[in-house]
Amino acid sequence: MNIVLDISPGHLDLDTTLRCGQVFRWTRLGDWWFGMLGDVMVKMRQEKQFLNVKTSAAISESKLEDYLRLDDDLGAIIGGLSKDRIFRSVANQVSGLRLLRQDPWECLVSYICSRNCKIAMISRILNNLSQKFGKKVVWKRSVNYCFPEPNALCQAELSEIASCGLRYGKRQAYELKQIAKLVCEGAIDFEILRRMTYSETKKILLSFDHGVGNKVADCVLLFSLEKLEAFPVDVWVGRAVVQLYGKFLGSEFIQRIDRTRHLSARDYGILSEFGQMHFGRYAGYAQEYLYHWTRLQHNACDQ
DNA sequence: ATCCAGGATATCT
DNA sequence: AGATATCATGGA
Repeated sequence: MNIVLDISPGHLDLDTTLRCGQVFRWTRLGDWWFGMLGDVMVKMRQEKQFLNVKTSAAISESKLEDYLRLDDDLGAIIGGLSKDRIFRSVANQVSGLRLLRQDPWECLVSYICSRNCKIAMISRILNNLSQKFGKKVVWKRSVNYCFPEPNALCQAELSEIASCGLRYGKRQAYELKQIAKLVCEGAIDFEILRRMTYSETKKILLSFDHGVGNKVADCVLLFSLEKLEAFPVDVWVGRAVVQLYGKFLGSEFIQRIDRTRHLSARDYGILSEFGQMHFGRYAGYAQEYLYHWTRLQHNACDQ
């Protein structure tokens, strides 16, 4: 199947959007990006304001627009955030980065696996999990794997899950299995979570108690549960906020952050709430721009 | 060899 | 509450 989407000029940079580290299972081969949307293999490439998409099976155009969040008016969102002149200089160096509307189950698993890992390693883990537990899809000369269904992880042995290269071995495999079980039992219903407020949903995510802390919860909220006011803070975002907005945070805070390797719960809260207060309902977009910008500064995007 | 990466959690004081 | 130890991969 063949689809061509007409994007407003400057409102999509596909390379940046797929490579910036919000999502982990797209790979670029030649001019084309390959990935999976559900059980459909998708390849796409951008030619200026046109997005050329080919799929292994029928897929609705609206599904694609939904995934790319084309309902977000990027110009208006970034324009609004750029009333802050510090952010404006960041946005001038990162154009066409869009948040994606990810599948919540895949997003939750992805970020549980992400802790203390580099992006390349997260991709490797998720591809291993998919290859081992996901459905194989063959399309012309390409082979890819669906993301594992919750049921597949429910039934798996811990050692099998851990063998996919998880950073924390069987302990993390256990976390994934427990989360999968909650989804299978219906104790986690993403459609309900999607409709609740940020703080209600976050409280529930944190109550799972299986590898979901502040950072993982905020990523899932932002990238898959429609909470654009979420402001996840990792090492990079922490650095960016301290560097650019340190004057708002106080010198004793800056000194404390400087000395510690990992963010304490308290300092996570201070940074994340600063982001939410300062940037408002599109704080999540601001966060992603800051994240990508500071990684560009440090030449970390190709790692 | 040492350091670091989209951290969470149990166990101290 | 807040600091600390543990979990234990793989690339630079």
